[in-house]
Amino acid sequence: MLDDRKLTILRAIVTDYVSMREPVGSRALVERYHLDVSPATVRNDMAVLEEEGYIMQPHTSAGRIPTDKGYRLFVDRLGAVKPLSSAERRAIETFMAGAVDVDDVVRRTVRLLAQITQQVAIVQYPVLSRATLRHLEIVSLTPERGLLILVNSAGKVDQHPVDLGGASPDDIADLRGRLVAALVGLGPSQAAERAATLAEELPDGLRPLGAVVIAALVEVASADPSTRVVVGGVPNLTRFSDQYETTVRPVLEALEEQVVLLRLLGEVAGAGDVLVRIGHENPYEPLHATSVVASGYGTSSDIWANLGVVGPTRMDYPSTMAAVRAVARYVGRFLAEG
Amino acid sequence: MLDDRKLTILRAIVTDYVSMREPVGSRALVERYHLDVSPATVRNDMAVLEEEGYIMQPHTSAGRIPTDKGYRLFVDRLGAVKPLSSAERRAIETFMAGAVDVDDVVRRTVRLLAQITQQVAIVQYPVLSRATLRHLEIVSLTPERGLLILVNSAGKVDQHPVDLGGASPDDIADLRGRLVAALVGLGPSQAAERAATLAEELPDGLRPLGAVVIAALVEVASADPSTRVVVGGVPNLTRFSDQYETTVRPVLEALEEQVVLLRLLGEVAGAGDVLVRIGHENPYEPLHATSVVASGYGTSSDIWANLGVVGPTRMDYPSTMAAVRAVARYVGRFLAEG
DNA sequence: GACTGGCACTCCACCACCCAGAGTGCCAAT
DNA sequence: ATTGGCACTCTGGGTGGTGGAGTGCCAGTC
Repeated sequence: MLDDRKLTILRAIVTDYVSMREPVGSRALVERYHLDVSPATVRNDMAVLEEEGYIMQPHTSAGRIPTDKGYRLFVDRLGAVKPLSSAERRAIETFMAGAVDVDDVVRRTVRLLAQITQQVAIVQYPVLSRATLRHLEIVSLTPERGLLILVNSAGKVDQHPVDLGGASPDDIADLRGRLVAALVGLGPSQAAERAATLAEELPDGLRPLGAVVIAALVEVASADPSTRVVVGGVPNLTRFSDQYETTVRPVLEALEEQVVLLRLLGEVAGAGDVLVRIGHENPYEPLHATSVVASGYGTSSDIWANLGVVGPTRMDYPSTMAAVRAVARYVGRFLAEG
Repeated sequence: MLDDRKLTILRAIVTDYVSMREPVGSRALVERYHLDVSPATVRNDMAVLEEEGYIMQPHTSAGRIPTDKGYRLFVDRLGAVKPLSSAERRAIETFMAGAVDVDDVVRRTVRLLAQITQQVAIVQYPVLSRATLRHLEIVSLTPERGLLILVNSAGKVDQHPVDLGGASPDDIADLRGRLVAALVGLGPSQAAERAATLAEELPDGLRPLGAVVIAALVEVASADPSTRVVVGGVPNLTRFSDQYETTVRPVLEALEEQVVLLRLLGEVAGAGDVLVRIGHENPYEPLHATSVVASGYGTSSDIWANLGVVGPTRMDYPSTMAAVRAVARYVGRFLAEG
């Protein structure tokens, strides 16, 4: 159905349209891409490509632009992977060097990704599924108000306010001791489970306090950190001010909705696999004129989350995909080394 | 120089231009604002106002629009304070109810402010200057890597990674004991000071470890939390897509620069005082077509930071100022109650 | 049968032009 | 001081014409 030349033509159309930002006609095509055929031949092929739904004309006497289906074919079969420039490699190194904690890593990653791709970047907080509880503390601020503090083996510190109800320091210390003995070394879900049973084993005197603290603990332990998402590079949207209604506005709106962002990144297969969602393939309707390039990051299933970028469907897929993949790999390794 | 009628006319021009978004002419003015004079009279007055630099014409034969100087006079002397609607009052209550910690308060505040004003909102993290150190912990994750954790009386938890260098648990506990004894109850600056002297009093065996931990401690204690800033309501920029180059793009760019944001909010006089910076009054040149409405928030000098909104100079100052003030007060009280 | 040159056709982008309408400034009259 | 009248200016929208880019189709060639 689609012979080599037609594919070459489609590739040229995508490439040209992405860089020139204008519908591309048959003459320009043969000139700029050294096709050794006449414009008429190209026109015939374009007619077929259009019939098959890979390209379209904005209006009768204009050149062609790729459809979502055209981009899809390009991404799947035609895009040569563009290796990162050495400047980009260096950027990755410099950006990440000296990150102190997970927050910092995420912040730097999002800036990095935005800078390299010149798009809007989105990074999900990593899930530390293999991390275990390392330390547990109950700090009283006033006789009434206290703070439950949990530290896991990956160095993540969680906190949750608790109502101490005027409990005595001894009781608090007692409860803490029991919790530490029972829970340290457990993963989040086991810890939550074990804590629940522990609540019933407490002596009567500790019951009310225990209930409050354990409720807080369960809440913290079962909160999924990957529901947190950080965004950067929003000013890059400026480059698409010609597509205000179709790109800028919808992206801005999507960015304030954590849920939408998570759905956009979601369902990434595995680390190294870059997922591309083009136009209508997006699960979120207002973004049907934009594409998402995302990837999982992490190491050996220990740390896991997604990151990616959003931009107009008319984007440089090979470069963007290469950048997303490179950053995902680097961050994964970086987190693994601690 | 400017009699009552001229001021009334200026007020009418500002009001009308803000709501209609179009230059306003003499006829429309007398009709819509029941001025009991003829358009010709209004024209004469407008000529004076223009001469004085309060209004201008985009071109001959267009109506007048206010200049920055005109808005300034309006804000200083003409704007009647618009009380919040009951819906807005309720919004404030509902939004803030159930905030669990400082992070949460800040997040909710920024959303609230963005929602009420329909502008881009900026909230600085509160400085807890009177807060004292309540708890200090050194948690070891691996023999090499550890975490210094500080909790202050306001319930803020700080963390900083430390290089344990394989120190023994006993040494760590010993060091911790000394630090707790010396520092708990002190404010951040005192704690940093005291810790520095303590470093020199340590027995030789604890010296290396002590140096590392105290360095981390000083860094955390002297970090100014108010340098952190949270932004919300970015999609509201969508309402000004007609002023893409002058408003949308510069604001987007400013939003990614923490430093710029801090300068924008900076120099607020005191709680309750709402600061308005109009157009060229802004210290950041690209935002010379936008205005900033900001206020300090906090209580009795204990908690202190700024919040505000950014929007086009053509904004509803009375409402915006009322909203910013109300939110600042409410959040201040809310934080005070804990 | 695949490719090509030629040709008629279509449609957009651009320009010039005109005109109504809104708004002004000025002036003489009240 | 205020006003009605008037001549003037400028914008914005609508109209019509034109050049050019690009197409589809067809008959001819290799």
